[in-house]
This record gives sequence, C-alpha cells and structure tokens, in this order.
Amino acid sequence: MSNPTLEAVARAAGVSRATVSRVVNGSPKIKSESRRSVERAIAELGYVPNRAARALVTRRNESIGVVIAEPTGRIFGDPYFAEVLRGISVGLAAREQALVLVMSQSPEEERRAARYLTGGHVDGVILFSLHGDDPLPEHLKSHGVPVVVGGEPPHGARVSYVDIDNIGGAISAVNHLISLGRTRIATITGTLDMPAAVTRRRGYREAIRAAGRTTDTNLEESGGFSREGGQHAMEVLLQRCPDIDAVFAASDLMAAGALSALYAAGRTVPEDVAVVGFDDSIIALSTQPALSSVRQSMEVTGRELANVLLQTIDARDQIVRHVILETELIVRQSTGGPPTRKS
Amino acid sequence: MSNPTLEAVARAAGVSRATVSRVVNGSPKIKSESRRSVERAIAELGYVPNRAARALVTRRNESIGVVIAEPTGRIFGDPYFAEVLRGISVGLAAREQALVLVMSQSPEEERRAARYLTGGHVDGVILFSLHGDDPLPEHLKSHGVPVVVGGEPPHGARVSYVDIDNIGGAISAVNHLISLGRTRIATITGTLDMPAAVTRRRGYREAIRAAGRTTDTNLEESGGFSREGGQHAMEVLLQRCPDIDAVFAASDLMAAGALSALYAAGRTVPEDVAVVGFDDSIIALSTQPALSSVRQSMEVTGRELANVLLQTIDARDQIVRHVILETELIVRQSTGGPPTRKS
DNA sequence: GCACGCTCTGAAAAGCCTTGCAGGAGGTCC
DNA sequence: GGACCTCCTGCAAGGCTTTTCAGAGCGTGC
Repeated sequence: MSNPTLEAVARAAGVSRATVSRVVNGSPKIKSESRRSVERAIAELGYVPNRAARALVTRRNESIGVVIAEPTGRIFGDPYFAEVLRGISVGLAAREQALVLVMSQSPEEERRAARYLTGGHVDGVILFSLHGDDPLPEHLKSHGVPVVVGGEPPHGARVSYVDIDNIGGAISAVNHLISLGRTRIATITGTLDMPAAVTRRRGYREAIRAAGRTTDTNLEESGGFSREGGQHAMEVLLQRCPDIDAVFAASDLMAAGALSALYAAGRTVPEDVAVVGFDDSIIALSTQPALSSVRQSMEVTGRELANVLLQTIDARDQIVRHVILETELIVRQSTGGPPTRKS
Repeated sequence: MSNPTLEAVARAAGVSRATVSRVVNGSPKIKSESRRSVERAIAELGYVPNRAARALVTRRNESIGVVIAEPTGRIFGDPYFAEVLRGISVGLAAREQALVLVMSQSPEEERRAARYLTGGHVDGVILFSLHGDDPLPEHLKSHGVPVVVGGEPPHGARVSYVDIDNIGGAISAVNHLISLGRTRIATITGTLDMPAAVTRRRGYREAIRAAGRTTDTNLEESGGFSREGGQHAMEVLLQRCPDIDAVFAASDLMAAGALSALYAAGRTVPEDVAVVGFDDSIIALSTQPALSSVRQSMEVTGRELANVLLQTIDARDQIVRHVILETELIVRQSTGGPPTRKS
C-alpha cells in the first residue's frame, strides 16, 4: 500500500538518497558495485518512484494529453478514433508516457479542457478532429504547451501536424471511377468546416478536371461525416441528378449511408451506381456489397503523432513539424471488384 | 508559461498561503471578504494549483486509470469501447478527475500496465473487456487500489462491477425470434472466455427451454466477437444445420458477419433467416437490412463505472458494489420489423 | 613523498502545496 | 469590566525527489 521511499532504499542499500536517485535515473557515474546493491534493494522493497515528487522538481509530468473535440458526439461511432488512439498509445508506451484522454463535447467542457491543458498538467498535447477555426492549438501554443494536430490544422494555425495524403487519396478514388467508364460522378463531402473534408473535395474536383471534364456543384453534397448525413446527401443528389452513375464519399460511414439511399431508390451497386468510401475502416467490410475505399492507417497516424510530439518536447523548440502519410485505394464489390483485387 | 504559485497569489491578495489554499479548496471557514480578494487575485494572475505538489501532500492524484486489455486488438473496430469511454469521461469530468487511458495488447504491455497502476500513479482503476482468468483485478485489489470492472468480472473475483442484463437481453432476443414462429434458432456466441459471452449463451438456452424445446449444441458456434468470426460461424452453422431459420448473434459485429455469410449462401433476411444482434451499436444501422438488436447504453455504463469508482475512493472502503443496467430489444428489418417499431 | 586529478558519493536546498496547531480579533455573558 | 468563546488566519512542518556543489578516496606523475 504505502510505497517505500527513496530514503528506505538508501538505508537498505547502505548509500545515500542521491545515489539511489542516480541509479534509478540511469546516471553513468555510479560504481557498478553500488549500482548492484541499490538495484537489489529496489527489487526487494518493490520501490517505485513517486511520480508527484518527481514531477514537482523536474517540472515534467511524463504524461501527455489527447483531446478529442467532438461537439456533436455524432462521429463517435466512427472506428477511426479508436484506431488512432491505439496508435498513440503504442507510441507513448515506448517512452513510459501516460496518455490522458480529454473528451470535450460542449463549449463548457472545452473551456474546462483548455484550463486543464494549460495548467501544466501535461507535457504536451495531441489534438484531434478539429473544426473550423478552433483556437485551441494556437491557445496552447501561446501558453508554451507543445502541440501536434492530427489532420490538417485549421487555416492559419502554424502548428505541427500529422496528416494523410487526402488529396492523393481522393484523386485515386475518382480516377478509379473514371477508369470504370463512369461519367456522372458525384461526391458526398464531410463537414466543410474540417480541412480533411475540403481537401478531399478538392481532390475530387482536380481529378474530374484532369480528365478533361467540367465540375458541377450539383454533383456535390455534404454528408457531415455521419451515416445519416451520407444517406440524406445521396437522396438529395439522386433527386437533383438522377443520372448519377458513381459516388465518391469522403468517409466509409457516409458511403454506408449512401448505399441505403441507393437501395431505397431502387438502384443497384455497383451496376447502376459505383461507390467508393474513405478510411477503409471496419465499416467498409460490413456493408453489402463491401465498399471500395481509400485506405489510411490510423494506427500509423497515431504512432507518428506521438513521435512528433515527443520529439518536440525533447528538443524544447518551437519548430513546426509535418508528416504526411500515404493512402492506398482498396477495390471491392461496390465498384465491381472482387474483394482482394487492388487497383 | 511558468505558472504563478500560491505564494504569489497570497502576496497579491494580502493574505497568507494557507488562506489562499483554503479558498482554492473551498474551505467554509473563510470570511467572504478575504475570499473575494483571493478570488480576484487568482483570476488576475491566472493561478492554477500545481497538481504535483498537491498530489505529493494529499497522496491523491486526481486521476484514474482506464484499462482496455485487448490482446487480439481485433474487437477494436467495435464502437462499444468508444461509447463507454465517453461515458466514463463525462462521469469523471464532473469531478475534475483526469482519465488515464491504458491499452495493453500483449503480456509485456500488461505487465507494464500493472506496474504502472500499482505504482500509486492513479487513485483507482476501471477495467474493461476482461478475458478468462485475468488476475489483474485481484492483483490491483491486493495492492489496495480501488477497482471497478466493466462487465461481469472473471469467476471468483470479488470486485465491484457494472454490467448490463446480459441474460435478460438474450432472452428477449430469442423470445422475439420464437414469437415470429421460428423453429430452428441458432446462436453465434462471443469468445467463451469472456463472461458476457457465456451469459448471453445461457440466456439463449434458457429461452429455448422455456419455450418447451430442447437445446442443441449443433446450433451454437463461437464467432469470437469479430466480424470475420461471425461470418465463419454462420457458414459452419449453415453447413451443419441447413434448416436454420433464425440466428441470435452476441454482438452486432458478428451479426453483420453472419449477414454476409447468409447472402453468400443465397438466403434472404429476414424471409429465410431472421437475425438479431446485440449492442445496438452504429453497426446495426449500417447493415442491409438494418439489424434488430438488444440495446445497451454504453454511455450509461461508462458513467456508472465512474460513479461507482469515485464512490469507492471517497468511502475508502473495500465494499463490493454492483450495478446492473437494463437492456431493450430494438426490432428492425432483419427480423421483419419496420425501423421504428418496438417489441 | 607530494601535488594534482579523477571518480564517485553525500549533504542540502529547492520545488509547491496542505493542514495541525496556535493565536489574534472581536463579541458575549455575567 | 473581565473571562471566555467563536471565528478566522498565519506559522511552520511535512511530503519525496532531483541536482548542485563540495569533498572523500584513490591513483598517478614528477
């Protein structure tokens, strides 16, 4: 229950507190003899350093905050978050850093979170799922808290981030649809206050134009990154342009919603309309037919987030670091491919 | 950057450190006059108590650990975890407790986690997704760390837990299938080293017998709580008993897998085979047709976990507390119901 | 044999907060 | 008017670790 202290270990090993401290922290200037006796004493007593006392003097907490700011709470069914979290966890565990999870769903909670994060309770912060002009990254940075953002940060924020190649992913998805001979290709975008949503739409437009066609905003509709939103967007699109023969959805969840709307409208997939999603999450496999999707490795994203943050903390600098991860199109039945073929 | 200390606030307010401390901690014995001046000073200086120093003297960390022990990492696509996590977060935020997330996926990581959790870094622990004879709850308890388990704890462990009415949920699902006139009702179970899986199977069996029929282990197959497992289990079941006309799957994810297998075998849902899942997660809405499912509120589960743990910490006792939450059957197209009808 | 240098260790301060105890101010009762 | 009580506040100790600085012990070079 009550843990032994440094003092107790020192007595048991016949040395001073300072020596024990140095052994614990791996100082090189310790005779191997004293080191051994200290190590034995530590093992016998089951000594674990008191994190609070240590933090008090080092002014480090050995813990970093991970913020998932999701006001709607809606996206939460998306496996995306869990996967990234796992990646972060792996990245932090390697360095014995604790992961403090902060979920803020309301402005009130967000204020509380900001107070907590700038209160010196964590050594750095990983931010997630940022919307629009969220001032949090700048706020933290101005308080001297190291920050790294998952996904492209809001416009203007000069902070480190780890992102995937959204534009390349979107282009490969649309090119795939074009290569299938589809001519009326629509897109269901995410919430356009999120950079990822805007960038994926840009990729869609660029691919359309690169094929020598003209873009048409009638073929674009926001699905808010939710299943219901995707379904509704598809209904709107079908009403506006009944001749649609392909859809690129900016997330698997929205693609799943689109499938429902297509079935309800009597369309077959992929015969009448080919569908591509984004993320290649577990959802892509649970739809009927299975979704073609742009794969991103959320676990790698998480690990990189942890790495970049720890790097920044170690360096004590203000350098802005970027990491962009690749994507890969996975072709399944929703665009006519057998489950295992790749583009 | 460098935060003001208690001392600074005391000077600014013209009182002593002790008085400031008492104001911060809401001691009742402070004249409202001094309280006001202290509060103003705090606001002006933007004072935030140093958590480390406080923890050092109170021997409390104001933070609790949440462990998700998932060796396979497979279940992770399940929205279940994210939802419970959110509930826990809400429950802890109300008490200004930090949520330290610990994900252990390998024995090595589990050892590391155990060391961390017994090292006095957290005031209590919430455990999750326990398998078989996991010794962690007992281990923590013997080290005097308050523990509460999400879901029925492993056999023999006398620890507090919050669970849902697994048996009632399973019974209502199977009764629903019986009421539809189905006569060959199979079940796809979870990993049987988890109590929730065993208990749901027991509910299935009890409902079958209560209807005056006999159970048949040929109609039971494990799907390991994963999509692929559910699909494979369904294939096995169909081969063994081609006359199956209903399936109760112990999770939505497995039910989604079962749907794929049924389609592949040329069966229609719900006409040939009616399907019921469990959890009523986002998955239940993204399948075609939408799944009937046993709803459990994961968010409430999470909130209750937090409440029970905080209660135990406050009371400083070793009382074992239990909370059992209700479930509700939601009927959708996979058993022939319209989306909104309830049983 | 002496001065010097190197290696390792110990003493002690610093870091910031909570809280038991004592004491001051002001009011009440006889 | 004095004794006593209540209410509030301050003093100071205590909690555990890291780290600076100085010094002890020992070997080496001249």
